[in-house]
Amino acid sequence: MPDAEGHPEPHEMQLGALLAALADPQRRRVIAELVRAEPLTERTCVSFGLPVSKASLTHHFRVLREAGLIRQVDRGNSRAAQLRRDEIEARFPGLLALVAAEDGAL
Amino acid sequence: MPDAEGHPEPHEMQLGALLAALADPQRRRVIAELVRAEPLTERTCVSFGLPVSKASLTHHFRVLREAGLIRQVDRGNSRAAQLRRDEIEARFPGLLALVAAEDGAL
DNA sequence: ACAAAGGTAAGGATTGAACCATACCTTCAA
DNA sequence: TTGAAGGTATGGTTCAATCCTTACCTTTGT
Repeated sequence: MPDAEGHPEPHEMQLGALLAALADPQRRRVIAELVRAEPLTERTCVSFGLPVSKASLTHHFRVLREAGLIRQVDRGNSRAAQLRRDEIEARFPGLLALVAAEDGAL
Repeated sequence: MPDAEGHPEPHEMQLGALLAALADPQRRRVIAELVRAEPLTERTCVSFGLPVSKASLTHHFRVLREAGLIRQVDRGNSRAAQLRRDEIEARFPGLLALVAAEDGAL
């Protein structure tokens, strides 16, 4: 079962949920940036500069979190988003590479 | 530009469209069967036995076709669906393997 | 104590996906 | 030519995603 924040265990990750999460260009852009960044990079939601309201930000990051793509950890003042790189790569090898390889024409 | 039947050229294939097409479990099932089949296998829409009406079948196969996953060729009496395996693999390596590797719990 | 920053929740509008039933077209076979 | 099979188009419904505005909570810094 997913934990209280909605993070699924690796074996609970569903390919359909991952693909649905990555079908959205803005969410894909977030993941692409994290894949290209340093392995343990932590970013806040707003730091990606998506052209949507705060409420929509929450929605998009929840989709990413519940699909298992990112982990959101409490940092007191804010919540840091971190790519679950190794867990995803172990379960769905090559998926992140596809997103990272997409040209910047998002 | 896509041809008259809506088949995109390989360089026109959009990762977002492919992911959106594969986010649906029934469409993913079609692709998974084609990936596991012989390389040049041709199947009709109805041969997959999806539990939907004929109208919905047309819809699903159009999504697959316009994303670039399958090629539908006129066979007079019917239209044969064929996986565009090599073209997809060249442009998005590993994508088909992810779908094929999904366990049969669709 | 207070305001600002980061984030969430609730309410509501809009859009598109998915679905079905029905009707129609084309081709093959009887 | 008549019927069946495979597909498509049309019309209409239902449901979920996306988006916004507004309001609220928590933590940090003053």
